[in-house]
Amino acid sequence: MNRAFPLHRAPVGFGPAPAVRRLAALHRLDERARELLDRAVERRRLFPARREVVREGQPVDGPLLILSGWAARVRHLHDGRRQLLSFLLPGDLIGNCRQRSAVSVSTVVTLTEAATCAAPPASASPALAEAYALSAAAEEAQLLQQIARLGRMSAEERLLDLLLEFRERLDQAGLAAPDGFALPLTQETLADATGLTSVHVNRMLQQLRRQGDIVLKGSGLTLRDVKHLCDRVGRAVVGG
Amino acid sequence: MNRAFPLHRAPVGFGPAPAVRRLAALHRLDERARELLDRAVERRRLFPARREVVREGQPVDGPLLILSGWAARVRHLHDGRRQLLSFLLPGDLIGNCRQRSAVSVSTVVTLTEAATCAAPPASASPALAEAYALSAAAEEAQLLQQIARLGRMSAEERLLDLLLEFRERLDQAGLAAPDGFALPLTQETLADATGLTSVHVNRMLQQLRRQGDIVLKGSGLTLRDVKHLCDRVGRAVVGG
DNA sequence: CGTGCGATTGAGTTGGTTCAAGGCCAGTGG
DNA sequence: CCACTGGCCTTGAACCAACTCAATCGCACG
Repeated sequence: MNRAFPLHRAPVGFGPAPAVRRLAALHRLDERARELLDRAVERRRLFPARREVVREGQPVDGPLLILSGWAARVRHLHDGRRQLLSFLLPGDLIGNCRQRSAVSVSTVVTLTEAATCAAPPASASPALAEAYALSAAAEEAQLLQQIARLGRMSAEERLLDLLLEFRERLDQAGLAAPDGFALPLTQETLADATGLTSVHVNRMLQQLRRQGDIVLKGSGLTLRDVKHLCDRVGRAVVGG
Repeated sequence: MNRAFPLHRAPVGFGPAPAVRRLAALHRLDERARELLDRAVERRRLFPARREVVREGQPVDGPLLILSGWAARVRHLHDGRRQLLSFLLPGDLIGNCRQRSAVSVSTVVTLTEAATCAAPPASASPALAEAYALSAAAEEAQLLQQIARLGRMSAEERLLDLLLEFRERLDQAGLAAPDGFALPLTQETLADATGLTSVHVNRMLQQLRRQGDIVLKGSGLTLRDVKHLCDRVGRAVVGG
């Protein structure tokens, strides 16, 4: 599973860490903000894949920042069914926006091995505060899109739309090429995110491949015509 | 359509306005907070049913408070499919939590005739600020639940869970009896919320009636055994 | 007495699931 | 060096929950 140079941790061009890059993409970060981040990043905490980072209903002492790897907010139904609520990528915050509530509203699990650190307090930098606010807004937009996906899209559309969301978000962190990125998820995980079965995810991915919409090589995903694919699911073409 | 005394606007026991009652249910409101609300409520604005209150991408000048009636956040897909993202009931806020973004992230439409007013600024009262924060947290929890519903529940479960959410929320505003409430929605609207077709919503409601789970008389809904129904969908039993 | 919206019903279809059996491959231990 | 194991991906066949299409009913309203 560990290759010498995991694709999903390899910045396309080197430069600031992906998490910093993503926050800077949301709002211009001044020296102070970057310094705070650099300092916070030193106290990183590593998690193996499939580990719970925070559990629903448990107290949390402050927002966390994802530095590397993929994680997800997840909800479990009483009978074992599982639904991924949203994905957390480098530069995303866990437990942003709910200021005083000391309790997590959802469980967060890592999907790959991942690193986090405590997010520097917004109060220490206006630029950072602004980036956090925009991050919270983006997160809400993603939740709304997830609802529209699950409620009204076909299986093929759900997958396409989700992949396009990944591209857009990874691009902010400098983790995507214009037409592709590393997708270190199992089909089972994609199924839990799209409300499908892994069997059907498999068939839909095959269909997308046959149609020439995507190319999958190992964990490397290429989108063959981003603009056209965005049109197909009614999504704004962004970045890349 | 207008009866002399619409059920959904009739407080079960009289007292403070439903919106105030709901905010007070979230956090104890002091005199100052109540006074601010009373003053804001005087400048109410009325909307007929099926009217857009704010449109996605349009500027908004500040958060609104729902005083009466039902509204919903909605998303339209490019080909006309429609998905309700969340419901807005008396005491709910529109455009809370996204402090500086002057642009709405989703369209809001009234489902019944409804009244709103500008929400008094949180900065004017700590108690109010706290209530707003808890309202935002509740709203997020509802979005997450909506995702779980659409992704992993059967048609029957989706409807039951949604009805139980309505009961819990209307109860906070004093608009629900322990076992029922007025449900002024068309089956088409329920379909847009649950990701189903109106035909199937109809059949599922009939099934719930046949099973003795619910009673529907006009717009009056009775839930026959709330505790048991909550268990069936894995939902915490609250209020009532 | 129409008119129109919403609820209801029936019959046929289909998108997605379920169940079950391989296949592929990286890691492990002999 | 190879056999064995465990994840994950892939495939086939049968099934079913939910959809589509289309007609009818009921009722409030003008």
